Amino acid sequence: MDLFAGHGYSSTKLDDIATHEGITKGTIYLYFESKEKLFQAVIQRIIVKEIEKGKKLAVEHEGSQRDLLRKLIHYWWSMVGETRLAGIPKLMTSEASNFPELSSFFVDNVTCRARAIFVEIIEEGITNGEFRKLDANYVARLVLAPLVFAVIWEKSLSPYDKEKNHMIFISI
Amino acid sequence: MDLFAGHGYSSTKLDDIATHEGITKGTIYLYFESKEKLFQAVIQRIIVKEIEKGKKLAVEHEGSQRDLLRKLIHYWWSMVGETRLAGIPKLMTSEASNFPELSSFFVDNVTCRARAIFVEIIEEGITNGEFRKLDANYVARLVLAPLVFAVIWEKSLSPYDKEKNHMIFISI
Amino acid sequence: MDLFAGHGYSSTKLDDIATHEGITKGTIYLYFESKEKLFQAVIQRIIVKEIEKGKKLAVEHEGSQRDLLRKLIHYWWSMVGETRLAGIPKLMTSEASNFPELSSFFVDNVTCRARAIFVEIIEEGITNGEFRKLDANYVARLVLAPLVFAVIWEKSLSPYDKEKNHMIFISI
Amino acid sequence: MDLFAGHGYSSTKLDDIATHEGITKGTIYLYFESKEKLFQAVIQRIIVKEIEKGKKLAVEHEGSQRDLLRKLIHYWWSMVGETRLAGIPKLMTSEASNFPELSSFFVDNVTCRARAIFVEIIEEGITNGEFRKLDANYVARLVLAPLVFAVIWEKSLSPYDKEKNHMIFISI
DNA sequence: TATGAATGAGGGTTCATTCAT
DNA sequence: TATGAATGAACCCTCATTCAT
Repeated sequence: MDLFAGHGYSSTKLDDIATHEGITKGTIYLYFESKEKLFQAVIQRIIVKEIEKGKKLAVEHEGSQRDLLRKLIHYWWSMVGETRLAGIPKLMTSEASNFPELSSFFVDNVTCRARAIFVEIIEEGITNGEFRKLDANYVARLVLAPLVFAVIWEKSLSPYDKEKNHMIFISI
Repeated sequence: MDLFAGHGYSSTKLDDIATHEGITKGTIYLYFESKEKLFQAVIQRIIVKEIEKGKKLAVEHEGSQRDLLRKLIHYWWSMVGETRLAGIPKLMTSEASNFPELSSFFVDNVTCRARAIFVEIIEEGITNGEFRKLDANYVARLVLAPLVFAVIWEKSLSPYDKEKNHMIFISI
Repeated sequence: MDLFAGHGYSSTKLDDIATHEGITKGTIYLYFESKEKLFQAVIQRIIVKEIEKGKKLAVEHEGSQRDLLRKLIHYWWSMVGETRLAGIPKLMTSEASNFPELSSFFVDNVTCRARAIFVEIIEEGITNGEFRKLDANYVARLVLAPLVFAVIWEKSLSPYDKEKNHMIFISI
Repeated sequence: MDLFAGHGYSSTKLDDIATHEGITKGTIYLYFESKEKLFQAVIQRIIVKEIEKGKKLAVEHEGSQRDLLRKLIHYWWSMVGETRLAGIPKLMTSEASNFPELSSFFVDNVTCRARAIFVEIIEEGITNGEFRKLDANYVARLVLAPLVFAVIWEKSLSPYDKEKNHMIFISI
């Protein structure tokens, strides 16, 4: 995934992957039937693994929704933004139209699911009067956008940006 | 640009481009010396043209900074989000690491310049007491992130998203 | 011919030729039906013109055959070795197998004809006792070889030769 | 080498080479990184191998310099003229200007070295009174020219020459 | 007569994929 | 299970050739 995230799908050669893993190109075909399937597997395995973890942590909270929201944002960052998962959003947005099935899978299982968690928290907060009444879906998107965007930016144009005041959310 | 934005740089064949333009592959080389230069030209020509327009409109405002901010956000959308420029952010983030020079040019001339406009407005608003005191850079990024992100999303994973409640900013 | 002699047949582009002549590619096709025909014409026109000249000068000699031989060698050099014709031998040997017809023409009309002149002189010299009895054909070839070779060498590997003691025949 | 010598560098297609060797085009790139490098390798491998052989044989002579010279000429022919090496002189003169580095290498390591051997013999012969006093360098060139020329001719225009009295040196 | 925009076949090169070992 | 030599389709690019003007 490091390679795919670093150079994009087509720029990543099977030779590079093999070298990177200390094996030969032929060996890859013992485990994956094509580069495309390999790419899908790379994404799916990582995602599936991590999503399980995420769900657990999202439920056992006590205290205000405001705290939970804050906690979850930090959690998202520590789980995605600062790990090797950080490369995935850029990768998925870049290759979306070349991998329709994978994209559908990703949107359904990652994007929507993550958003749902935030929506629920916000709605709960509205119900109990903590938050003022807003469309929870919009708010969830507004909260997530800077996070996801920060990660995409970091893995793409940020290296060429001389004004280095990123990580905006840390101060939230 | 539609083709590059749609499939990415390497997945876009010169044959496709030629067909799309109703010419043949060879003809492209009468005007661009390589696929890479063509790509750069695609980006730069559009940008340069539009940036000129942008600068003019950003200055002649009377009234509150709050109104100006609101106006500019809508303006950004009408100028970028709803036009053919919408494909550029996705394109640039996708191909950034494959085109270092172009990326530098883009960050310097587009990203930073646009952000600077917002920073100035926010600082003016802080000075005259309209806004509370915050780091204007962070705020500018927080304002722009959802806009840019919306456009990237629209051109990538959005088509696979069944929950169609985008365009979050319209209600601002 | 300068271009063909300088870079070889395939390395010489019609574009280069056009530029060199101050016209455009299309114009060439008003006068020659293909690159191949153009090449043949280039060779043939120059040759035909010069061969006429050669023949005249070879006949009006008075004095010893030895002097004539010496004179002709110098003449060959002043006519071929030091003029733009110098590029032709290299060109013809390089492209021989790609232009069978032209090669036949060249051998028949240039090589053999030139050799015949030398053969005749040598045979005359043998008859009148000036030269000792040898196969005139071999001698003619032995005389011409260094001349032609000098010219081929000059237009090919000589520029890379640090030992610059060429022009061997001058001292003859 | 047969193919390069026969049709010249650019006229020789990698497809032809592959077919000739009973492999496919792609396979060539497992062993040579480009057509150019392949060409260089073709020349260099043959040369380097043969030059080693040549050096040994040139030293152990007893008897007159005249005999040695004669012997060496015959040796040159049996080593170059009648073997696969025969194609190299034509190839090198044809492609010289397209391969500057290779040409320098060739001149330094083959041409000059071979000439040096002849120069030495001739100078020795002059010293011991066998030969009359002449510039040894010119003589060496005069001796070698017909040899090299014969080989170039044989591989180029000779097939189109109806007067088949070549091999002039055999009678020396 | 001359142009120059356009063509398209064919070249060198890359690389995902295969398969005998 | 693992290799790595070999493949061949497909890419970018070149350039001789054409043709409307």
